[in-house]
Amino acid sequence: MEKLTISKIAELAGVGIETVRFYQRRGLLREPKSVGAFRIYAPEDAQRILFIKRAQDLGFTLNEIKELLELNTKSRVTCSTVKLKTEQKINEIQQKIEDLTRMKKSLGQLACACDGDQDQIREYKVQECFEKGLGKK
Amino acid sequence: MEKLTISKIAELAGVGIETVRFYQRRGLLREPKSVGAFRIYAPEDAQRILFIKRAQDLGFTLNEIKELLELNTKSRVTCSTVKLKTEQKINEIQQKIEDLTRMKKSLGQLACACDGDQDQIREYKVQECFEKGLGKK
DNA sequence: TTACACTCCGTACCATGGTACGGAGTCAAG
DNA sequence: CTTGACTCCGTACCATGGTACGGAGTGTAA
Repeated sequence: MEKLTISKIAELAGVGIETVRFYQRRGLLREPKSVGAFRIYAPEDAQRILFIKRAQDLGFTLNEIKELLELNTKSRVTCSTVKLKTEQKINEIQQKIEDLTRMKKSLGQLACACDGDQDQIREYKVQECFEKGLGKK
Repeated sequence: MEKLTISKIAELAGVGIETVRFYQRRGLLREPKSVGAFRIYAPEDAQRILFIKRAQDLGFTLNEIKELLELNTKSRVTCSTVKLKTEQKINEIQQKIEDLTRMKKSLGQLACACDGDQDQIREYKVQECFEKGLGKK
């Protein structure tokens, strides 16, 4: 089996070499076993980077992702701790979903208001539209 | 009626004075009518700032918000342009909602896996859990 | 008129999440 | 044993979204 150098792992994960080094500095990747002076990775490291990227897409910050990953490795963490953290995050996500749903509805109204009178100068006020949809938030 | 200075408008909108100046530099607020050397605002400017904040909460960047606000003021924009931009944004939002929903489901599974064996050392792998939920994305 | 609060502006700084640079070391093939 | 690709590291830089600073001007009230 071939040795995974930093450029190989970066390619596998679809990120830049500098990004791998950056994640390592930030403590998101384990210190790789180095042979001589060079980093050598395991295939799981690519999975880990892909995981980071996915979590990021969903609005987690690198610090939050680090915490999530530490739930995996800190084996003395109890179930109730994991449950608590997880439920906090679920609530945050739920809130975001609700906000986005409201926003989508508002934008939908805006789009509809443009139907019919094609290529007419519109009078609909985007701002008012958003305000209707976003309510008291 | 009282003159709205920068500190008054900032207070009304719940932001700092520096933020008002910053938004103005970024072109998100109109240049206020200045009396002498000082900026004087209208109450609508506070509404505009509140709008910016709400849109930001929903994941719009300042540049995107600027575009949205320009839909209001560029009166020569046609309906079809507004409709197109709006629908693009709706699709983005829908995608985000779906991602977040998947993520929430995954986290829900993680929370459930912790039920029952309170204060036991957990073995559930956060990362695997996420991967199950996030699928091919 | 002087004192004090407020405002002006440019510029610098902060965190986040990278990206780029450049000189030095390493490794493998020829 | 040299060459060339790759890697090392620290450091600097980028965009985004602010926040802070400091010297100078202004506006008002005693």
